[in-house]
Amino acid sequence: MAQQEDVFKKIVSHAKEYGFVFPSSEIYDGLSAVYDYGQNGVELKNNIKRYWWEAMTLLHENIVGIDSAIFMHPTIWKASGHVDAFNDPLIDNRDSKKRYRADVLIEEQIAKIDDKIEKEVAKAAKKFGESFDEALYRQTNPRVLEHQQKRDALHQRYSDAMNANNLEELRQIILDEGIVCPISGTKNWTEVRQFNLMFKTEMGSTADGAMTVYLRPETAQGIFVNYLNVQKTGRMRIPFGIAQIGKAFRNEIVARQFIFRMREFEQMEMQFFVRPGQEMEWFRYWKEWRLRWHKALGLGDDKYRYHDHEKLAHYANAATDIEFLMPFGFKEVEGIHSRTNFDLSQHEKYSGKKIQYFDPELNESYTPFVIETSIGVDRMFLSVLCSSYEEQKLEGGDSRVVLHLPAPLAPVKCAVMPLVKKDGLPDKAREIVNDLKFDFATHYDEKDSIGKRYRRQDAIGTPYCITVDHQTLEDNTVTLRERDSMQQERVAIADLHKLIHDNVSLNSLLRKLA
RNA sequence: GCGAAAAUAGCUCAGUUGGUAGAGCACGACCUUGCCAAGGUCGGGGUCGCGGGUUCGAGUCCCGUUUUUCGCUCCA
Repeated sequence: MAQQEDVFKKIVSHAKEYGFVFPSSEIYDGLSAVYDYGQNGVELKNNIKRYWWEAMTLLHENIVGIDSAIFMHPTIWKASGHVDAFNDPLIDNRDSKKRYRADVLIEEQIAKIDDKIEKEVAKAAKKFGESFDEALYRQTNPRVLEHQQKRDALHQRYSDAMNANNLEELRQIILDEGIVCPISGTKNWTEVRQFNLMFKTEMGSTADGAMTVYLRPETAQGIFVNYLNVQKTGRMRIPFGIAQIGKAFRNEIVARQFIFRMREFEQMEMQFFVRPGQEMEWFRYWKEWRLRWHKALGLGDDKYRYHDHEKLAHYANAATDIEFLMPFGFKEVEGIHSRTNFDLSQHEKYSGKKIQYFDPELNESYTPFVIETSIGVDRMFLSVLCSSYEEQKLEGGDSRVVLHLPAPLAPVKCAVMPLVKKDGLPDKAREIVNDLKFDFATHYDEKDSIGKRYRRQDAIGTPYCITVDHQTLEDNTVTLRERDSMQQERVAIADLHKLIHDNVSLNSLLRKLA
């Protein structure tokens, strides 16, 4: 594990050194958990997005895309549950240094009292030969009554505090109840603090006319609130999907592990609208199809696994993650959720607009159910980077760092280099670049020895190097070097385009999914 | 956010008990070689994370702060 974390550090350094990922605002000491993509990173990232977009929208005729705004009406976040769910009151124990949710601590205390009541009632039931419910109904045991009163009072006090968002009161309850930290066993608690995971800002320039708006914490809601627009103007028939790629923002308490958890991140989400009752069937379909999309990249089938959720979010009735083996363990890259009709129903309720679909086959209207596939672009980027990185020992004691990027994702597809910087070889090489550059991201490099130039291209994952030598001037052939095998073959300049295209185009990847 | 550790050139690091910065690699120019990095010459680049304090004098000691890494929590 320590070794793997070592590798991870090297990958982070490599990402910076070769222009993939830079810490944000670095010359001002950086900004925590925010990163910028560099000249090679942006290309890799764009290629990942294009692979997803085309796989979803081109290969499925019933999926269309949108690009919704980051700002949305604030009520959307009430309807979606984010205003409530993303507001956790947290408290720390000073001795164990552990952090807890204050509401959970109190709820556990209430559950403990319930346990006591249950035990007393069960005892009474046994004694009088009654059923449990009968004994509970009679409430003869004064101890049971006492516990019940205590529980009800506590529950009332807790609810009031939560509704009033009274953090001091929550802390007081914890102190009054004598709740101790399960680890340290002490009552040495800090203040209760609220952590709002949504970024807030104001819309409208004058103070009195300003409205509090949020930076979206997920892109999904932009799809839900456009459901009617797309369904009607696109004449979409269920089942159909809406895809979107875009930035989302979460004010994470702890954001770490490089680009794995950032405060500003990018999602690729698709919401698939289905007939109620058919959601499990489609859930299974997307669960399987999305994994195929990942595996087609060839990063290694054994690096993926499903993780089914036992504890479900408030909106879901089934959920699974696709996890990828990062240097720091299996981590979630994509989530597939069956969101029921929760979101659309909520928006019906809060907006007062009817969001329904008339199904001509059933001759009836209903609120569609939704299967969501949601993948983090940055996590995808990280998984591609980590699994591609290799420090390779070569014959003769040499070594090289090579990124075995899937060729269609590589930032640079080919590099053209004159073997020497004289005898007209640079001119010939330029000629080739000027032809290839219309179709491929092409580099030209004439500095340093040829071997050094190969290594530079290996380090950014360029699949092909084309070398112009003296023979080129005689017969218009060049050597084509393949990144992973380092093998070279002599090919005609006229054949270059096809040879490269066959291996670096996105098509070659998409066809695996057909 | 809480605790621990770290911060010196683009990178990896030296810097003796406090005496006003150095190496290798990388980078640029020129020469040389010419199919798998690390030949020669010359050159650019650092107010030692930032701000205070102690001192005649701070990269070095003290305090604060920022960022990063590792644990706790959450998630795409």
